[in-house]
Amino acid sequence: MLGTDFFMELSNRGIQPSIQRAKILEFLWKERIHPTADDIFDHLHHEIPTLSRTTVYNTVKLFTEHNILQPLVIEDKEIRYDIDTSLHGHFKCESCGNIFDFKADNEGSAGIRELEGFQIRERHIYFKGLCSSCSNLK
Amino acid sequence: MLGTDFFMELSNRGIQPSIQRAKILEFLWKERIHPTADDIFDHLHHEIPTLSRTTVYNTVKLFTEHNILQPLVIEDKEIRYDIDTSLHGHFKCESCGNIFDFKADNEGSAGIRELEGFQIRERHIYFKGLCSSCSNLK
DNA sequence: GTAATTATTTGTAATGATTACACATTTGTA
DNA sequence: TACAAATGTGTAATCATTACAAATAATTAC
Repeated sequence: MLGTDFFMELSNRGIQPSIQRAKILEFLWKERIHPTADDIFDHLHHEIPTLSRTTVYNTVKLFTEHNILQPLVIEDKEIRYDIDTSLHGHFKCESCGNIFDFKADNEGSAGIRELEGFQIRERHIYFKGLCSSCSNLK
Repeated sequence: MLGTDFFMELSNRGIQPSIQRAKILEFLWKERIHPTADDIFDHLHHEIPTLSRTTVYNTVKLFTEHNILQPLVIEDKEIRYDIDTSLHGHFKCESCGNIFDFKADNEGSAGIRELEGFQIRERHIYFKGLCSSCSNLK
């Protein structure tokens, strides 16, 4: 997905393109900040003054169904969206609120005795604490 | 914490005991079902007809501050509470909704290059999918 | 190319778990 | 027993998300 043809990219993924969808995809792709639906709205409604919050919610739902996005539930009352759908961990800094990705050695399902016979569909790993910048400020 | 003296147990943990607090602790201790605040309320308001939802919310907050409970954020719109505050994983079955504990080999903070200099305060691991019972029903 | 059909977007209203708050009740203490 | 502090209660507010119906845009059939 290089360049700026997010329209094309949507088509390729079997999604009917629209300006709203392309802009939302572009934002997610370029700024990899695990935004909430509201973050997306706040950022784009200058560019698309008619944009509706509902459209953002509809779109992230659509993208999630097409596996373009992975919803992150770390805090109650905010769903964040990660355009990297691969398995990795997330660290949320309790001070600055930023989210950092980290490689999670996926021990996988194998070896977990309690989950024998279970079908695992999603794996989530998240840590909380202070990022290094915020640690140093203390 | 054996027997039924949850009053005593609260005192030992530096919490002023009350009937409400003792009953909530008892419920959490005996039924290890990772309930929501509402689950706790639903179960106890027969026994304590005057029980208020707010009391349940206040109490789980208090218990959390005293490290008696660990809040689990797995789905948006529901905070569940686990009386086992040790590090372990949670599996939520998407069919029956039950939550299962599993041992999570804590690779710990060590070895995660991206988190060097970070202060990790909480680790959460949760999976979703179908438990073995629900898998077999298909 | 135009009309008809379908998909997408929009704005407002509803939802529902959690929190705020003010008042009532209970408990501990002098 | 009386007073002060802590705890519990019920109602109202909050706020992210969802439901829904009307408006707009895009696609298809002719």
